[in-house]
Amino acid sequence: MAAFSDERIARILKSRGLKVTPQRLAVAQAFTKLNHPTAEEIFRFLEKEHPYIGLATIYRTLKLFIKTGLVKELSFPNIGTRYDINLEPHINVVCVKCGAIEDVENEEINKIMRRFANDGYEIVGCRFEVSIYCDDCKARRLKRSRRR
Amino acid sequence: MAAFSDERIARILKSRGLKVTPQRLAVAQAFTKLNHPTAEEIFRFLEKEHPYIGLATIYRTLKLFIKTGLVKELSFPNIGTRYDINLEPHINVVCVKCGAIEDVENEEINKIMRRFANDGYEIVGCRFEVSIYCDDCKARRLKRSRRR
DNA sequence: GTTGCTGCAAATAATTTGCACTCTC
DNA sequence: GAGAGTGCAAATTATTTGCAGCAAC
Repeated sequence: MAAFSDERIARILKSRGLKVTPQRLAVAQAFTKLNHPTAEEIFRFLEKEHPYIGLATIYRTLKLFIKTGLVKELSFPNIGTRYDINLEPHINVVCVKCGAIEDVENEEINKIMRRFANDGYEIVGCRFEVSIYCDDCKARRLKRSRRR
Repeated sequence: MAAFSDERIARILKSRGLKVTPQRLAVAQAFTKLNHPTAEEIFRFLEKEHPYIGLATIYRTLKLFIKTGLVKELSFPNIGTRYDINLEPHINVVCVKCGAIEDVENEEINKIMRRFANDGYEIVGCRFEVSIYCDDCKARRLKRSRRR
């Protein structure tokens, strides 16, 4: 998984005149361990080592990271809002049941983005996603239907 | 724009043992006039001719339509949750400023979906999206920056 | 006639904001 | 030391739910 080093985050924040705080570094570090987490997941993850961080700060920091171009926000029905540090165009394979997300590289996606850029669009971001039932949830569903 | 005839909606609802109500037909009809609307937009649109419909019913009907496979739900940061009647794989070109959404057909997308199907995924849905500033918002932004 | 459907209002969930205090620069 | 950043609690927004009455089949 891609990761944020404290040095990199500090450099980026400073270069924008923003302050480097333990909270901001902690949120960045959370992405090293968590996969497409929700704000709540980051909060619970950081509670252990940084019990002082408030949920509001997590939200504020995430908004800041989005504006700074460090993460991107993915809103979903049912499984909430997730944050992604993979900014390269890629496909999110999302299990609609459990919310597990897997990143898949894809050459077609790159082709599409190149075409849009050539067409003169002012591109701000992109999101490509295929919703599925993951193997685990498929198995669980099968078991449940047998039980009836 | 694709549309829902009363007959088609009635047929689908009946075939699933669901009741055909004026509210459900009205929500379906709203999609004939509105482009990727929010629940609120549908509500305000229907107020004129169907002042009796409650917002809760709009939400319930939309959830029902999603389950029935008539529409799909697209959650966005900033511009809220939109509902789309175009279920074919396509690209949503979304203005991050004003929320205008344009559908674009794309052959690469079809290729991607075929590949996933061949790979044995149990596909539930998909979503492909390029975020941009639309021409109107670009122009407005330019004017504002000149004003400074 | 029986249920499912609806409207309304209240409940819930997710996110944002105001404010006093704290820490980075 | 100044001002940005934070924690907490309250506010806001979007959506869901309980319940009594109404309407589709």
